[in-house]
Parts: sequence; structure tokens; C-alpha cells
Amino acid sequence: WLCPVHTKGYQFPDWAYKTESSPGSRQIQLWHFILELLQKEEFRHVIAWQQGEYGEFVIKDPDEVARLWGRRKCKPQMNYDKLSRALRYYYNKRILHKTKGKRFTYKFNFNKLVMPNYPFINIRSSAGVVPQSAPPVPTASSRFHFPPLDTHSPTSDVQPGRFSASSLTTSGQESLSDGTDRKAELSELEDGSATDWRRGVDLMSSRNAVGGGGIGHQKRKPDIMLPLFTRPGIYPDPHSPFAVSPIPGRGGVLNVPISPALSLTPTIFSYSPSPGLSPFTSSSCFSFNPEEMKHYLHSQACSVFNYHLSPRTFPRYPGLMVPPLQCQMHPEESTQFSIKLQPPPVGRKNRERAESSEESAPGSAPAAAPIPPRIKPAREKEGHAQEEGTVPSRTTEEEKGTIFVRPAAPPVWPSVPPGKEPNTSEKKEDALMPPKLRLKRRWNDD
DNA sequence: CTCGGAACTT
DNA sequence: AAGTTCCGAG
Repeated sequence: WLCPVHTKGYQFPDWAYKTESSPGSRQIQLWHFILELLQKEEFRHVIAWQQGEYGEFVIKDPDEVARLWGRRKCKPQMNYDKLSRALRYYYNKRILHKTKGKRFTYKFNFNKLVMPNYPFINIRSSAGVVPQSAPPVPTASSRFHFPPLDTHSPTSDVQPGRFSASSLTTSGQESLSDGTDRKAELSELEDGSATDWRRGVDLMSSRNAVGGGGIGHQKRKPDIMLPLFTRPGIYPDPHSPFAVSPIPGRGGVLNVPISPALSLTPTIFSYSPSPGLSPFTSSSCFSFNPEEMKHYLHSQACSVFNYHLSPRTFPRYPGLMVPPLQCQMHPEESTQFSIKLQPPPVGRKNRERAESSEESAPGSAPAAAPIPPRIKPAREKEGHAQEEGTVPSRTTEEEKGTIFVRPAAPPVWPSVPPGKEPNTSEKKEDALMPPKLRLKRRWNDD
């Protein structure tokens, strides 16, 4: 078991590879391990990304995953019951959340790590233009660390964060060993992700980056600094800030002013149908694909609505409007969402009832619909004799799954239409109504 | 299956 | 801190 980071290229950003050296974690972490398995095709029959939902994965063989985990941790008594308990501890930490109704299905909260750094993204511009079926395979963000945004003012665009190459932080000494987090995400307005985010920062900065050009040290400053990595060809979007001016501002660093209006959409993600074959995996460059990012963020927004996550999970930034109805990527999913968009559930009971009824809703488009993983019908114990050495038997299904599905039609945001509102009086009413009530009203109306 | 409390371990 | 182990409840 060699360090995953040194195996074959970067499939995930550094934060996914917490190392022993990382403060606060001397040993492999479960989510880290999960990511590791997810990364390898050999385990595709044991655990795999769920198609259609970014960051969602299915444990196809709970016993096997538990066994592997137990082996890694030298806990022969490990089983899915225990493993899942550990997984559940991630709920509060916002590392994972459960996909209700789907057995053995969980979802990573990647947004926790990404969102704080892209508050200025305008998701509206192009929702659902990006491939949908590919698993979240963040790539090549390795050399960077993203200082957290000012936690206290998520909306203060005047205090943008700053990107800097972690290779610059030779000391890697940001060790923000904050013992201030946990459970603290109670306050409605504070984004508890900030503390976690710092962790992510640690992870990345702790990684001794490859010497990528000697740029001087830099301290955190309120201006955004985007590392300059000229990678011709990886910026398909002409609107990418990098496509615009790849010329170094100074010292090889681009100083890009942030404004909420600016559709600056750098992304550390790159969805590749076949992780191992990603053209980017070999590079350690920053890749920016606005479309992907937007889609990703949108997907996350959907999660917030569909999984009843706290809105806190999805930072509220100006210009970041994510109407639930926009979540219809797949025709089949659209039915899901429309149903889920019923008035907020009152209690757990209600929630579950709604979900179950939704599950039974007739799916209309079988087209490229991701096949719901057939979970061990009867817990059949087909000999998984070998594991690591197992030859991945690529099923045609899997291949199909890598096909990008284009959403039916580019949706138009129903909320806050630039045009006019149907009912003027109601509008006025709304204006007088407290935000909460207004929202509730909308829930009920639509 | 899923959840989360509680005590315990490393 | 990050699980591990055990377990009652839904």
C-alpha cells in the first residue's frame, strides 16, 4: 500500500490525500480511503461513483469494503456496521452525507472544499451544459492552496480570497491547527465550512509541492492571486480569465481582481470519463473549465435542495442563484426534483414518506439514465477471492456510463427573471414580507 | 438498512 | 481527533 499520491497521477486534489504529515491526522482516514478505492478501477465492483450525481458513490459490496478497510487499519473485526458508523460521523463534519432512499449510497460534499473559493461564480449563466454522467474526478489541483475566504463576510466581495501556489509556501507552515470548529455550525449565518476549509488548506500546503518556479513568498492578502500555469488547450472557455491574459502579472502570478459580477470560474475539477486516462492527470497544472465548475456547483446546489441540507452547505453569495427547478439534468431526475421541491418537510416521518413516494414515481426517460446499481440482491457471497490483483472487468455498462449526457434543454432561471413579475401586488407583498416567509410562500406556490 | 448515543481505543 | 465497538430505536 504505497502512498496513493505517488501511484499513478493525481486523480484527486491534494486534500483528498491526507498524509501522515498532515496535522491532525497521523493515519489514513476513512474518507481518504474511500476516495482511494473509488479511484481505482479494480474496485469498481466493490465501490463506485454513482452516475448522475457528482460526488455520489455506491458501496456495491459493503462487506468487501469493510474488509478492505479493516485490513488497512488492522482491524480484522471491521464490518460494514462499524464502517458505516464511521461514515455517519462524517455527516456532521460535512464530509459526506447520505443519499436517502438509496442503499449504501453516500455523497461527498466536495463543495465544502470548493465553494468557499468560488463565491463569485454565476451559476446562472450556463446551468446544465456540462457532462453529467462522469464521476467527480478532480484533478491536478495539487500545487495550490486556497486560503479561506473571510468567514464573517461571505458576501463581502471586497474581501476576496487569494489563490497561491502552495509550492510557494515552502515552509508549509500555515498549520492552522484550529481547534475551534466542530459542532460550531449552529449559527445560521456563519459558514461552518471555513474551519474545515482550513483543513483542506493544510492538506494541500502540507504536500511538498514540486518546485514549480521560484516565486517569492506571499502572505494572505485580500486580493485574489491566481497562479499562472500556461496550459494551452485546457481552457476551452474563451471567457476563462486565463484564456484572456495568460501573461504573468508579476512573478508568474496573475493578479485578478474579483467582482461578483465577474464570471470568474476557475475549477480544480476536471471530469474525465476514465480517470486513469484523463489527459490532465499527468500534469500538476491548474485547470480551469468554467462549464464544469458551473455544473458542479449547480449539482451541489441541487444537493442542498434535494438532500435537505442546510443552506449553510451552500454558501449564499450574491449572484449565486440556484433555483431548485434548475436541477433537472435528466428527464428522469426532473421528476425527482419537482417532487422534492414540495414544501419543506416538517419532520423526519414526512420526509421519508415523501421520498418513498418519489422513488416510486414512474421514470419517463430510460434513454441514458444511469442504471441504479444492483445492490447485492441476496448478499450473495461470490468469492471475491482476490482483491488488489483483481482484473477490472469492464462491463459495457460501465463504458456506457462514461458517456456524457447532455441535458434536454438549457433551462432558464425562473426565479428573479429580469423581465417582469406576473403579479405586481403580490410582488409588493413579497417585498414587505420577511425573507423567510417569502421563501416559504414560493415553496408553496410553486 | 440507517441513525446516533455512549464508552472506549489509539 | 478519528475512529471502533456495541447497541437500541425507527
